[in-house]
Amino acid sequence: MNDPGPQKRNSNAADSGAREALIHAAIERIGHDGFDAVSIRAIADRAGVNAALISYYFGGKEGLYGAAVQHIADQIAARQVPVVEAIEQQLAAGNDSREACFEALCRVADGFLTMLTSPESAPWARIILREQQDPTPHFETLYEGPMGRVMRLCVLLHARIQGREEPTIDDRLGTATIMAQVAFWRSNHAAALRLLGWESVGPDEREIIRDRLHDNFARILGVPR
Amino acid sequence: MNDPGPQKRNSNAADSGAREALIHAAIERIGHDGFDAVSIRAIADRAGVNAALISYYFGGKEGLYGAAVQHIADQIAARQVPVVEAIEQQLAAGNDSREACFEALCRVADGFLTMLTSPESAPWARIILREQQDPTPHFETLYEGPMGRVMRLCVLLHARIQGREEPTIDDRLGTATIMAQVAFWRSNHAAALRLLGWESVGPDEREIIRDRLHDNFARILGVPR
DNA sequence: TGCAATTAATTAATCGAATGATTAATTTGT
DNA sequence: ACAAATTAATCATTCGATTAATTAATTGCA
Repeated sequence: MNDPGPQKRNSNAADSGAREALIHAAIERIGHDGFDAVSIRAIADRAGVNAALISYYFGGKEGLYGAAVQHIADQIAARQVPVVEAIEQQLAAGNDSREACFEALCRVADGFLTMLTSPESAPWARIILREQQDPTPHFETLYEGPMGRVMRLCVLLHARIQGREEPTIDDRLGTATIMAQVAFWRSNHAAALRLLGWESVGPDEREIIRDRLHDNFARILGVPR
Repeated sequence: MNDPGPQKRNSNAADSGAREALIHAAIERIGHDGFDAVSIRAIADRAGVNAALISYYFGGKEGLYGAAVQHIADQIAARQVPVVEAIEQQLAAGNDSREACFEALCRVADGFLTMLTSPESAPWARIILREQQDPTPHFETLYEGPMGRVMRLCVLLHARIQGREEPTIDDRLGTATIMAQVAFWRSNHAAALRLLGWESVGPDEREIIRDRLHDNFARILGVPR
């Protein structure tokens, strides 16, 4: 937890050292097979380094997983925080009409849908959803980080759309049913593909989903289109 | 796959032999920790039998998992098939008005929500959702069994509600967004609890969710309430 | 019915392989 | 030269599976 680790010889951040390689390899392999199903040797092989470096840098397999989760949280934050802050400023500027809030909510949902279905971030999504279904102590890293902030913003937008100043339990419930329709395409991926008769969810399918979700959201929230 | 296994000495079905105990223990432990995270010794201890019986009865850990999945599929079928057949007969009898089909769709969704959130079937749900996110060959057992049948019925009901005779891609998409709002409470369990500020999803919370889902479904499908 | 013979069910002991972790030695960069 | 980074070798454990031995139930036959 508070292990500073060995001092970096090369403090160049853009450097692709063994540490970064291990984190990326861990995200890929753990995201694909799960924490318990992957050995540290498999991760080290993917990273192209010796397995002993996992203990050297992270104190063990657990520590590497924690660092991987932290890296995911940082990446999500780097992408979502600008969107979140833009919407927060928009609200602070008084631009909080039903239409504006609905459009903002759709923007957030689109970002999540893209993340959950794009191949590049698929390993992140797998790890996040595993943590949500069976939380480890690292769940806090994700939820108290970017996820929670995005969720709170969605609840706030939901309240504004419903004409409320302060969110109620109904707003949290509505937000859940909205985000549920986004998360479904990852958490129930195999069943979703079967149901739609798709091979995979590519850009074309993502657009079809997005259109339908926006339509659903408008109907649920009673926003005229 | 085609292993008949040793002949049962006691063919009494209600008997609680080692075989049944192992299947139940496997569902509990694998549902809780995942296939790779659980050892055959842990499963055998829970079942109160020797670990060697797993190979004796099922040919190994894989075989035990397959039997567990099959047992889950059977249990689901035993509960859902009556509901499905009742609705199919209702449709065959010409009772296929918008209101009747909507009510039937809600009934199916209620059954799924109860299964996904009730403690007794929680291990089933965990295994099912793991299979959907990371399918093994046993996914077929679940989807080509009761799950697929329920899903096809939901798509058909969706089509009827929309006034169509034959389901379109739009009906399948709509069914997905509807079932998504049910599955969410299990697949994103931890995040859902955080979002709602709940400790767990008990009967009271389930009723709150159900009311909201019915409301959403009616709005999405354009059914007056 | 009695009672060995036979088969099924269950167990303890053990196997080789793989696991996560550690150690000591070696390479690399400053 | 020194310290950080990296490696090969090895550690004790645990894994899934197998084996041989033991117990329990069923059958065949008198």
